[in-house]
Amino acid sequence: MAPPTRTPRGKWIEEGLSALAAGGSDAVRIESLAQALGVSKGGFYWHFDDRQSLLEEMLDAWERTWVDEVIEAVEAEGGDARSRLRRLFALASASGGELLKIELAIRNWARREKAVAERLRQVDNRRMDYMRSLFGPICEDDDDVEARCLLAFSLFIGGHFVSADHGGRSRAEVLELALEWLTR
Amino acid sequence: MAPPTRTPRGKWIEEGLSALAAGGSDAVRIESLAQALGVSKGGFYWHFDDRQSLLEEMLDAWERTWVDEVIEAVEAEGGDARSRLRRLFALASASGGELLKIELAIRNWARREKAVAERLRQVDNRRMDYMRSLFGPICEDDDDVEARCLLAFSLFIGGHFVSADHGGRSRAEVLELALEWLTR
DNA sequence: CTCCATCCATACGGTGGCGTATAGATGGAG
DNA sequence: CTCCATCTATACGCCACCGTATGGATGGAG
Repeated sequence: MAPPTRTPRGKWIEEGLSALAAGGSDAVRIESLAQALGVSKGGFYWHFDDRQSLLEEMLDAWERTWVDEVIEAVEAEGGDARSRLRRLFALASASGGELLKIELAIRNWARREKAVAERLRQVDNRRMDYMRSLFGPICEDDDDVEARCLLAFSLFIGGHFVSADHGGRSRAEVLELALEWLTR
Repeated sequence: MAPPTRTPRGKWIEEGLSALAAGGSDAVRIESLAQALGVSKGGFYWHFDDRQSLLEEMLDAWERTWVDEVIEAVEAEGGDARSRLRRLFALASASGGELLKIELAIRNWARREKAVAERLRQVDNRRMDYMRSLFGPICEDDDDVEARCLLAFSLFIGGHFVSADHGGRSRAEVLELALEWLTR
């Protein structure tokens, strides 16, 4: 059973996420995915009902392999709040930035599609909860926790949408400074 | 001279920015702009060479009426750094969020188009300079200034890409808390 | 070898968008 | 009133993409 499929469901989803990363949700055209896979679109419609189905499954895949895995990876190594945060930042930017690009594309996508927005909200809430657990021990009160969590989250996300220079410093250096300041 | 034009250049640019705000750069389709203006696309190609020209002029318009005007408006009322920052945040979110949406769409656009990225970089640098002048007096050293500027900028931008809840608090309240904390 | 599930190629009709061409409409200058 | 600059409508050819239909390939099960 399960004979060796040529380009199975997963391949289309993978390629779709890649296109999403490169050009946003508007760029996942099923005919160009087919071309990228060296295949005609014939097989696509055997796996999926339509383009919409693919988009939804892409979100499923992202949600499954992203939030949990990253948090687990961060927790696995232990350390104090600051080093975990640093690890969280580093890990999220890994994989040659591919995962990060997907993330940013989804965030932008969510501004237009309600269903995407709802999914993102759930994911963000889980991440925020995790961050609260990191900031909790080093903050004075709940207001403090909430403010710093939002700042950290915004720094991580917004940093990639802000393209200013920093004099002699590199962006990474300033990010480190900001993180230092946040966890003081 | 300058006879009363029916739907002049500016109208197309305006409508273009509106489409940009609503659906991103991919959504500024010149035929739908024409429909929104109650006109056929015939006149468009009298004003502009092609779609690319419109996009460029949209960026021109945005740059002209945005950065300078906001900074001037913030400066006009005076006050200390914190109140100026608060005013900066408030003003940028005004106009029913239209200007903000344009801003976010352009930021996303810049991730794909090099020319847009370069323009945005110049704009962001000017804004950062302005922020440095606000944070300078209340910070200890240059590292401090740079970290807080990036945090503030990221908070402003990133906050709109982060869709988490904050328990009993509203986003505006947490934003206020974060701003308070940044200007301490 | 045969058969069937799985996957692929090709062709098709439809839609929407781009840019061009061409022929108006409209209103102020003279 | 006439003329010209300024705009507009319409029609066209082209291309990219969607989703469908139909007839293969291909390879393991029997």
